[in-house]
Amino acid sequence: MPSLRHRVLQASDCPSRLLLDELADKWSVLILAALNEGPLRFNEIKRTLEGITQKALTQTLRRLERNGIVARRVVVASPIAVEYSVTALGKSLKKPLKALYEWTVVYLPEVEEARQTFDKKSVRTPAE
Amino acid sequence: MPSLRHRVLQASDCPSRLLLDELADKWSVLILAALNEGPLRFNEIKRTLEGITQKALTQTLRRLERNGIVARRVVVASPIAVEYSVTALGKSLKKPLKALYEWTVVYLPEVEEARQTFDKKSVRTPAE
DNA sequence: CAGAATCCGTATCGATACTG
DNA sequence: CAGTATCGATACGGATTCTG
Repeated sequence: MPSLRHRVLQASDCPSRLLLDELADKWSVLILAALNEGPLRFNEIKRTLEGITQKALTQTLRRLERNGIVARRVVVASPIAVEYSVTALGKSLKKPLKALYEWTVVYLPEVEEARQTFDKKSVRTPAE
Repeated sequence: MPSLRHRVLQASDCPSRLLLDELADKWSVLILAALNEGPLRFNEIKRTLEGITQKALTQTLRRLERNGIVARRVVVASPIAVEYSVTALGKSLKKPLKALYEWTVVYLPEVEEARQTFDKKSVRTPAE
């Protein structure tokens, strides 16, 4: 009889786990931060993030939209304008995401110390 | 003059962001959950997670160890045994990680509803 | 048992070109 | 402006083999 601990989390097809993967990725957090203070248009987000490609931005926005985290609103004009904003659901995500981010800020010094200790143990020929 | 909002988060080379990426990935969360109730040996973790490959497990454990999240202890015996445990630093990470996970559990129904709405809008030829 | 090393297919990504 | 489509590089994951 297998000892089962944390059965829910274990399953790699656990819906919550899969959702976590879709929201905790690199750009999602940044986009949410950018939209935090108010709606932005596509290229405004792109300029704000500086480093994201148009492709990655489109993909991430689509995924966030699909999950109900951001809303997409087309402003009919010429040229066309598309405005993105954080939904109520998206706003509820802000607190836990922020908590996690703040952990990294607080504990980064400890982590960096651990890294130095670890890297020193890795023997390495100094000169090539 | 560029409007700068969230300057810290924006930079893709922000150390905290980079750390977040290393900790919020698929297997790290699962491994931490597995080690939550006590130390486990390499193959015990592997069996608990069921689905992870030896390569991925090794890589993830190394990264967690390097960041000071888990500790690796070699038990000299024959055959050799290696025990992994969560460090104090790693335990401090538990709360924010759990908060995030619980968000997904609570709001998953809303997310799934949003997905259905979104997917319905995607026009698609029914029969190929 | 706990890995290291290797091979290989694929998913992902950036850059580029094109469109309503 | 806000995308879509395409292509080549490459990073990544899985399966396999080997070892102290």
